[in-house]
Amino acid sequence: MDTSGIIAQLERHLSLEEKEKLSFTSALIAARLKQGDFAEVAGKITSSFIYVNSGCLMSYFTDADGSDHVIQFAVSGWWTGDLHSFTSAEPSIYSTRALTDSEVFYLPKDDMETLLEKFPRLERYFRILFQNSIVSHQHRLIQNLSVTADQRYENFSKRYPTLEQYVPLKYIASYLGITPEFLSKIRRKRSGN
Amino acid sequence: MDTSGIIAQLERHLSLEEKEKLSFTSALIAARLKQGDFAEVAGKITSSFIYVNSGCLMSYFTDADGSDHVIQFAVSGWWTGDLHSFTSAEPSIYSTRALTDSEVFYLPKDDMETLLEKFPRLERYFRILFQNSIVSHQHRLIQNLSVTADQRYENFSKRYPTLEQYVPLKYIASYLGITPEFLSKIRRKRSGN
DNA sequence: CGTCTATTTGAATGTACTCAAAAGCGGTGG
DNA sequence: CCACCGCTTTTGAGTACATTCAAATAGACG
Repeated sequence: MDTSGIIAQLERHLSLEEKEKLSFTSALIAARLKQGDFAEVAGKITSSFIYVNSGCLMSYFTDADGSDHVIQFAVSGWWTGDLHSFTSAEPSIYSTRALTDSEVFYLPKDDMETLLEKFPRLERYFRILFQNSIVSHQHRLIQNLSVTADQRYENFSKRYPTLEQYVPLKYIASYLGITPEFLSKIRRKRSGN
Repeated sequence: MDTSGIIAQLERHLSLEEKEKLSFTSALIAARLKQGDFAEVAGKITSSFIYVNSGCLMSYFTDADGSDHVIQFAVSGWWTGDLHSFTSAEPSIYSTRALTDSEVFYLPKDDMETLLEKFPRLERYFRILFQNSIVSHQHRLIQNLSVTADQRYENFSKRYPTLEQYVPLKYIASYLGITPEFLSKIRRKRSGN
């Protein structure tokens, strides 16, 4: 599978020598997922960080009542996976599955650690990646704390206009922290006026 | 001001040479804050990342209606500051102020970048710091999405038992995403039964 | 002691949820 | 090509969790 995308991604924040590129790409495990396939399953320990090369995945967790809650949509160029399980080696509380046919690269934890020890400069890439991720998480937190579901949906539509085309509404509702029924009512108001 | 705490913090994830320690600590700007003092003010560009050496700060943002929303409490050993403003050099939407008399170190952005270029191994510390921070953010997100205010308060009390001793309840309410009035009612139920 | 802010209380209200059912939509097989 | 199946989305009525507003009480600080 083509690794040029992920290397280009790395080089947005870092210039790499051939040796580093080679070490990096040779650690990756390519996989093709069909719509609905699991990239990782809740209950198991997350042993890899996951890069989305094409397509779209979502991570969600299932609460005590059996309701799913979408943590993240990950499209082409994004990383995903349960960092808590990855870090602590405790069983994951998230599942990650493909919303469309997708290509992903798994970066196994052991290989990632070896890479980072061998090429400390690679730390920079993940530092920046995580730094940006915190900004996104805080943005979402603020949205949930300070605006109504109505506005959150509007903001979501503007921010990720393409997602709505292939993500079922019930998952968008979950991401926004509301029920599918209520999202439906919001949409009715919005279009029907 | 004593830099042994922050160095010990760094060395939990990384072994440092004297030269690195010295460069790091000499970039820090120490400050003592009194209760209520601002460490950073919304509207200005965040030019430093902030380490809490002692005491407790909180970051919050003020929405269009004038309501405050607590993003984070930062106690001794934590970093805080608006990473979005820090990264993008856009005006901050957060203010950060001292909840108790506190000692902080400012790490100016320029110095941080110079440090990271000079000593790429330092990237590792911030990579791990941010990685853990994402886990916390996701945990909080999940809490907000899946449990009632009642349970969120109980979980918060267990997780941060000391904070309640000196953080006004209205800020805890804000952090939990509820009104002070409602938190009061939760507390009445809990104690009075 | 007085002032200022934080917390508590209560009543009325609103936003979003639950439950149940109907309608829409896409795929599959006869 | 139509009929059927499973899943998603929509609708509506009743309900619950949490908010708003107003006022009383409690605490902290000079």
